[in-house]
Amino acid sequence: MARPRKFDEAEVKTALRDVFWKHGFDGASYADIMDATGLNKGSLYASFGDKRALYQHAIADYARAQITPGVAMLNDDSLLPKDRIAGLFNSLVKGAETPQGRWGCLLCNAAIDQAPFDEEVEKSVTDALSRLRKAIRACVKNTVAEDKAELIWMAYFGGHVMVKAGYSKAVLRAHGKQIAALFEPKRTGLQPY
Amino acid sequence: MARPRKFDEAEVKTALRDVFWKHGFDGASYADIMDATGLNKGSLYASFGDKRALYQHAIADYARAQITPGVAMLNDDSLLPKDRIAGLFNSLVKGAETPQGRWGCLLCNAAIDQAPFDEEVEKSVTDALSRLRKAIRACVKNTVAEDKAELIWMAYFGGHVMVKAGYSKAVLRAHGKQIAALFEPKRTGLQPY
DNA sequence: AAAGTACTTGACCAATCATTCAATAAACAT
DNA sequence: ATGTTTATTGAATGATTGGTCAAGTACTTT
Repeated sequence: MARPRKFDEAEVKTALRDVFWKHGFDGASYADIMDATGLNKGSLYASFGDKRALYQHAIADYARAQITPGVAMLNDDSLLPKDRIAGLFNSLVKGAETPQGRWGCLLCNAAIDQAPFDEEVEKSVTDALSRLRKAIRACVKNTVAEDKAELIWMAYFGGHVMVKAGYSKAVLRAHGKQIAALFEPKRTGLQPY
Repeated sequence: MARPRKFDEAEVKTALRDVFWKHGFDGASYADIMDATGLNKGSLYASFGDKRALYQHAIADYARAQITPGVAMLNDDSLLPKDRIAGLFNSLVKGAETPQGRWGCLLCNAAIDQAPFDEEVEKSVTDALSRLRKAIRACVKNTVAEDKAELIWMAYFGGHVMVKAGYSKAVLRAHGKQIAALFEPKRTGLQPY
């Protein structure tokens, strides 16, 4: 044995997640990363690898902390499907009120500015997004909204775009209400098509 | 009068739009910009201002070339509302087949990597997004989908995220079908909620 | 033709970027 | 204690960043 690490690995990964979540890959400099993690460049390289590797750790931590709980909620059959879906969108609105308010969704952010240029990022992102997609499909299965799973999925990530664009919580809430209405009986007296 | 400009302003703006569309703000270096426009740094600064100003020109050109036609189609009352909405999503799938396939939507991209840090970008982006939102609301008004306008709007931009994430056209087409189904009579025999 | 004006060019700048590495420090095994 | 191993540090690296500017060029007006 030899000298042990001075830092807590989980804490550092969380710090990495936050700094990339907030600033994006290009936007996060080593100055930011060192500040956020409390680690020196050399330690970061020795422990985790180069900047792209740090980014992958950030994505993994985001999936662990944000996507996995979301999937669990969508699978929680002690709740009505419509309430699980509503919970997903409530978490979006709630997130907009936290200090991370304008950070959006790290997976969306990564999809947009890194996935087209980095196959490994693309894989990590689509894997995590697809887990949520699958959970939504399973959740709405056999409900009146079962043919709208894709729509709900897309709208969820569209909502994250709107958060980053700066739309108010009021707009997001209106959005959530329309999602909830997918489970309600159809209104009559209006023309189809 | 004095020496006239050697370049065509519209062409340069289109080139600016494309280079920022493809690479993002941080991702586009002056080397890329000079290459795309054929202009020298000095000329760019003299004619348009600094990099942020170039980016604003790019956003404006994108809105002119992509959003305005989309809004016009949504307002075209020679088509059924459902077909106008379908057209919007078809353009998304079609876009994924062009050379700009993985470029996504410049407004989404700007929303995610610049809007939170630049008020002027935020304003340009929300203005353009809101024009589309308003057009969608007007389009579905008095149809059976009128209470789903927000949803359609969010899903449209969510779709652009999926394009960037690398999802196939097949997934996007499934998405478009579910949008179209919003205008169909509701299926029976499934449980609400 | 001469003068004036605006555009274009490419060298130049300081700052910042991600990355490397030799030196130092700290822990365990003997 | 001593030696071995690993973690940490901070200075140095070369490349690249966005931005500036004086010099040269091309056009119009007189």
